[in-house]
Amino acid sequence: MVNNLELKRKKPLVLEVRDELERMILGGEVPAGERLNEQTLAALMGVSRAPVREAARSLEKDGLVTTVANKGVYVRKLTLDDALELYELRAMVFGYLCARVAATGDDQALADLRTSLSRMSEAAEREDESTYFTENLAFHDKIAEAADSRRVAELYISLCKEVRLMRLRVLSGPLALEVSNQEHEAIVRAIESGDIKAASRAGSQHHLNGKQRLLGTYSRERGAQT
Amino acid sequence: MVNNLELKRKKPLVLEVRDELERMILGGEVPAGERLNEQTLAALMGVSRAPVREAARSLEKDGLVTTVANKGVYVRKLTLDDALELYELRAMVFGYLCARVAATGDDQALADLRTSLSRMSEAAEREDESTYFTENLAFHDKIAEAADSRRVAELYISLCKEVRLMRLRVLSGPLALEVSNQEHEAIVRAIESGDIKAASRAGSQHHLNGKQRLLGTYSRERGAQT
DNA sequence: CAACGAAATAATGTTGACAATCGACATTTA
DNA sequence: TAAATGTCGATTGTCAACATTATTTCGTTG
Repeated sequence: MVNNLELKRKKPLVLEVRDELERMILGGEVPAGERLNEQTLAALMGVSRAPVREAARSLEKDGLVTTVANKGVYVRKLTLDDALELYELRAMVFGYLCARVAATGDDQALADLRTSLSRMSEAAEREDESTYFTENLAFHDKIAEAADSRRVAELYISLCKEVRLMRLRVLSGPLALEVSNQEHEAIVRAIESGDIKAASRAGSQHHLNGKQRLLGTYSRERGAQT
Repeated sequence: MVNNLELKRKKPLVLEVRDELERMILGGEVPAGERLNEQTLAALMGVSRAPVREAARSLEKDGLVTTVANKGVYVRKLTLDDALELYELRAMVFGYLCARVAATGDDQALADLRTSLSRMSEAAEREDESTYFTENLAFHDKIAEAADSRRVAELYISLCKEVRLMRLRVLSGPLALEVSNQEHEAIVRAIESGDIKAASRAGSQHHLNGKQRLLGTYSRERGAQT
């Protein structure tokens, strides 16, 4: 299927290509470790190699691919250790962001977070994992934005994408959604109360719990195999 | 066989350009906010625009420049708030790295850190700020490397470069060097003792103190102006 | 005289062509 | 046979030319 994206290009061409590649990678269309062939992709998208090159460099900025000189760019392959480190780093950064939101105390942002919470709660009740997944991303993005710290927010969003390279559904099953959203609730409560330390802790703990869930998934898989 | 032939110096062209641009920016040859003209730089270095473009994108990855679509790349200009946030983020990340080094307990790495310490101590006594500056960078790089966490180490080194955009010499005066190195000593001691929590605290505190020194510099400048 | 707008200018964005490089396979040689 | 070397194909790296976009200039108009 040739995706010709020259229908209407309001956005810069590089961004179109970038988003398409990101979608392909995070969506699992191209497996981890696979090399991204410049001219193949360029032909596939109906553009020249330069935008593809630049898009690949942009993806490298987010840690989704790694570039090897004179060989090409490869979809990053995460080891379990890599993933665990990412979870810890992300937990720290998210804690920082939550603390900042608690410190600023933007009412509008808090209201938005509340609506996100209720949407996720609905999705959890309906056991609608897909919607929950989307709303979950939006919730975290909102906190990153409300923290009013562009640099750190970018880092956090980047880390979240990076983690998704593992392509693991740690959020599966109705119980997991419920537990996850209770943690979100705790985060928002801490932020509302203006307790900076508590917000930091709640934010960190949320992703650290995710790390434990990841470990649980792995040990279960190992147990099933052996 | 150790092949010290000059042929090995043939680095990829884009890296040459990248390093040169980085040197110009961190060295202050091009002021913050200045636009980097692609063809001017290309002509200056005797290459075409493509490597310059790619080098600029690489610098964006480290936060040294910002790219505006259809306008160009600009040397990043840090506000005081930006810098303070960077200091906090860097403190967190460095704390994490120190904790990891303490957890792994690599003897060789510890020995290297000790030699770094003594070199800095000598430089401090001689009030040789230039040497201290260089050794200080090396010390922090060694910790980043010893933490055996490539992704986080890259982030940390990137953050250090980013901070240097401010072009502030917070490490000036013999007293500052002495104090700074005492903090280094505390970090190494915590790592040696294998106390993870203490190592994390010592590492974080080191950069948080740097943040306070930065604030002191600014208030002093303000006081002098008014 | 101010304000608007269109042409001129200069920069980035994009393209296709060419050169340099790497890995694989074939060939030679001890 | 096995190691070393030479050749070939494929891919990335680099280049100069062209297209598009933003800015500046300058003339026209109310």
